[in-house]
Amino acid sequence: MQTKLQVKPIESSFSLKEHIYQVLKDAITSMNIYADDAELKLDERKLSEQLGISRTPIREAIVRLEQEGLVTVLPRRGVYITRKTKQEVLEMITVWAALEGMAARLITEHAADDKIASLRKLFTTFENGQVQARIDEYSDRNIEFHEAILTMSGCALLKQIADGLFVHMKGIRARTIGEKDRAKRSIIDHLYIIEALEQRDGDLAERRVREHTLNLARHVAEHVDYLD
Amino acid sequence: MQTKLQVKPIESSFSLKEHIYQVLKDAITSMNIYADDAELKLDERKLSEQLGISRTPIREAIVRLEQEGLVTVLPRRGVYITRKTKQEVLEMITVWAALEGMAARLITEHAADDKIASLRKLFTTFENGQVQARIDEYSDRNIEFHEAILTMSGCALLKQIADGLFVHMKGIRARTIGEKDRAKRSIIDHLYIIEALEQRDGDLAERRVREHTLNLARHVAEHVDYLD
DNA sequence: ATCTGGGCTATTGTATACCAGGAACCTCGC
DNA sequence: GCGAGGTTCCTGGTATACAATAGCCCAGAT
Repeated sequence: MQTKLQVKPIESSFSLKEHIYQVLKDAITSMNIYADDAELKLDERKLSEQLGISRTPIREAIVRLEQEGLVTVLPRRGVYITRKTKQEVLEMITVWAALEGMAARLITEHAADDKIASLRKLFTTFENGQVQARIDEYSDRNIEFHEAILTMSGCALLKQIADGLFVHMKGIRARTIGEKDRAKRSIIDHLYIIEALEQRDGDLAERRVREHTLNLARHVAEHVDYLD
Repeated sequence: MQTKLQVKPIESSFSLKEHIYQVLKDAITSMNIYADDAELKLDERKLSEQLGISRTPIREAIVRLEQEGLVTVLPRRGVYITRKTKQEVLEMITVWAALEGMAARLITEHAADDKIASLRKLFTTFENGQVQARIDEYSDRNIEFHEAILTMSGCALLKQIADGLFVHMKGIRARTIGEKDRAKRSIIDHLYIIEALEQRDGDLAERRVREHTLNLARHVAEHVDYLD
């Protein structure tokens, strides 16, 4: 039994502006903003009433979201969730390819063997071609894989910037993974990437990562049509 | 004489928060924040008095600066200009190398011949080894060169992110350019990069750009000692 | 019926007042 | 002299009031 008075689970750092920023960001990134009936307008006053707080912290959150490119503020007109154009999505994927390619190169130079080996474990349960059947689980592993590449690079900034791009692509990525035989091809690519890392071949690892990511770009360019 | 009434060049978009954001950003990036006697503290109230406006737009500007990593807000303690650690600077250069390398690759795939040729003009006046004598002018050309690479890639996002990194490195870059024979080596590297672009060799161009930038990283790692 | 002008409304931009937390300092007791 | 504890002040956080402007609607003239 507790003898001390443990009041707060000490959720300090409970600052309104931070909280609201997260809430809005989650709400925006998890909704399908490309649906025709999507509600893209944010109303400061309505939000302040719903959340029971004043406009000030909401405005600060909106400023941050605007800086990240998630919303656009039209002076005296309103705040709107920004739809990305296909061109912008393709550019994000291109930058992603550059970042993750560099991450792979860094891994071949610095990472420990056992860390690289651990990447294989992510896909051991899919060896028997059960990819399509468990597409959701594979999608999670897929994300984990790419996050692991960026983290193992040892360059926090690489991961930070890539994460900043990822929030814009969550919805799009979730749609494309199930199309065609992309999942099966994807898993093969991943194994080839791991091989290159194990061989400590920086050029090869970078190229394979880059091509794997640029394949996504090509797929989006050709098959995604709900973007402007 | 004009027969139409041409009134204002309409220089609207004069919003305080935007203006102040630029003013603060310029002030921060142009000062030497690594000097021992540097004044790193920002005071909202003092700024509002000096600028003759209220705290609100200043706070919004500060939120944006915080998001960019230029300042750090310590609740109830103050707003401070963030000094970058050497590790962080090295990471920024690493990311830069990835971005500009990808930009070079894209140029070999898409750019027009005459655009690539125009890069040579930047350095024609330094052919006779007058680099060291006109180091300031060379420094400008240097920046122009790298900006041109990013712009010519046709990927606006590459340039946008690189610019975001550059604001943190303005001061550091200005110091390193004059050291040792870096300027002379730099101009040679640039000419080799242009050659690779002209040959439309994506792999080679990317590698040369990457190595050129990572050389800066090595230089900073070894010779810059005013960073933490 | 259409065009024009003003004013009404909606929405963000800005200013100001108050709140709360933390750090420095000051006092008081030892 | 020195430290514990309280007090005060400085600073950002939040709330709210007011200003400014873009868009819309309607009345009145043509």
